[in-house]
Amino acid sequence: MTKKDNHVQSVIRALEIIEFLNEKKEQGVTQIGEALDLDKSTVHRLVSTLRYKGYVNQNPVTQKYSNSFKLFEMGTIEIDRLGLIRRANPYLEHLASKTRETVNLAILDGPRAMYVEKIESTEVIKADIGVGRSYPAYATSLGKAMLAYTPREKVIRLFEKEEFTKFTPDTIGSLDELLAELKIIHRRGYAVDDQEFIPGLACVASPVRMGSGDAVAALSISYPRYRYKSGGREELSMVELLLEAARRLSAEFGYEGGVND
Amino acid sequence: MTKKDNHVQSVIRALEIIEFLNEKKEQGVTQIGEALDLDKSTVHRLVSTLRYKGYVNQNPVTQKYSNSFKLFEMGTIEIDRLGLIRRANPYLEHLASKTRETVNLAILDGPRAMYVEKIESTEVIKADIGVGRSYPAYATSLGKAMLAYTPREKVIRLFEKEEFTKFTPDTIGSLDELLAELKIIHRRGYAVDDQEFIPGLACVASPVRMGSGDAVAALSISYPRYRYKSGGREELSMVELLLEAARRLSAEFGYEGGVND
DNA sequence: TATTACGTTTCATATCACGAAACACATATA
DNA sequence: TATATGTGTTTCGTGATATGAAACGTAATA
Repeated sequence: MTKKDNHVQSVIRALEIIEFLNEKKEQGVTQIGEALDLDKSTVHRLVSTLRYKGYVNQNPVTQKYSNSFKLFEMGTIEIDRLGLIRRANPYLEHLASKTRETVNLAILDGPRAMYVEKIESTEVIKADIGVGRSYPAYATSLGKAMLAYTPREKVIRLFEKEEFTKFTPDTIGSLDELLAELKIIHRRGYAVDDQEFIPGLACVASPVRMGSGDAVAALSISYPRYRYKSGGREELSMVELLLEAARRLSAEFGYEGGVND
Repeated sequence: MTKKDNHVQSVIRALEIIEFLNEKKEQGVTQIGEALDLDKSTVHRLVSTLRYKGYVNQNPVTQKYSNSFKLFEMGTIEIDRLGLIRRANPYLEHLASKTRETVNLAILDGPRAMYVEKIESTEVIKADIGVGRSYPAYATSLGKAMLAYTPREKVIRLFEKEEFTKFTPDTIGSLDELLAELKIIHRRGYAVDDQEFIPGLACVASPVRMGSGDAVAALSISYPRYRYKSGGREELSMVELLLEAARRLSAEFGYEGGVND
């Protein structure tokens, strides 16, 4: 399109149909065609190919199309690969029962932190971020924890073209600021998000590291800011629990060093 | 291929590459080409299209390709649609804490029961079936519970072409047998799987019903058979809890009738 | 240095995807 | 009841576009 890339037109169109169905739900070929500026017949041919491969279903009464659950099935297989969730679960359970707050597990997906598992707080007022969603790594404690244990050149490459959005007044606003913060996190062993992404929400996070020392994932505890004083005794004791869990889980992934590399 | 279907070749090939990467992990264009019987250059063109759309990543050092987490992201959006997991979670929590056994939530995906959420038992010996996996509905309590509240014609249509695999001696072996069992389940309000799928594993399941009376999902409790006597007092009291949870969750989905339609 | 293996790019060829138009079947409108 | 308008589907002639052999670039190996 923009350049002389030799991409396959029909494949791009097919994927755009899947993406369109993923945000709308049931859509007819005409509607899809209007949205993506394609002829009805072209849409029909592509959609019928997707149905043949099991990616979309056709509602027998409305004749409209929607995505199947194949994406979900394949997506979870992709995440399962490392056995991350399976191995992390005992630690998540432990943190959840000790702190009574929401605990999360995330991985790095390019410049974003993707939440792959959580256990919700039992409190009425609680943090709740959906599994499968991803957010800019620089704005979350999970993301910063992982970036702090990622080679500096890779961090620079990931963010040199990214915009830094100010979600709140305290959101990190530039690459330089991020790199400075990562140094602090690396020395300390955990990252803090004090209302940098969502007003009122605070988190602490620590990396899960593999043999090389780099992060494969991160664990976090998130809670409403008002419940604990920032840097207070209660918060620090949660950090203790978190560091211990992250340390033990890292050992399962072959990391043998200490917190300070 | 087999018929004179007008499916789009390049789209089929692209999807097969995604599926191939989904079961292997990192693969090079040559390997992919050998596996799918395509020329290197064709694979490269398709893979570069998939990368352009964000479905695959290229490892900068090995230059090999792997699937990104976009599938996971899209898959969870698909499942989130009904808000099923969000609404079901409190009931799952409640059942888990009362019974201390593994509790599951599944939906019907064609003729298969797909597990979309679970809470694991705290016992050392426990049932554990992975989220995102699906299994033949006739062989699981969750599947049977949903089928019992699905129009009979639809059940027949789903299974008339399916093979019935005998996973254990007690697995349902034919459509007639299945239809007879569904009648019993419908009258009773819950389904039982007594080692019909995995030797030593027992489950009870009850449907989550919507306004029409049909099932949208099902809840189950699963446990090692040896722990409770089949049909004994303990098992029946778990069934009581299960039925109550399913009844209340069904009410959230607009079902107002009783257990007997 | 030669060799091998890999991902990538090029390019002539014809296959294969394209979309206008016709079709079948609804449901709405006069 | 006849007509119009809306679906999804099928057909088919055209040429844009996906194809794969071969050449290329690069890196690791012998």
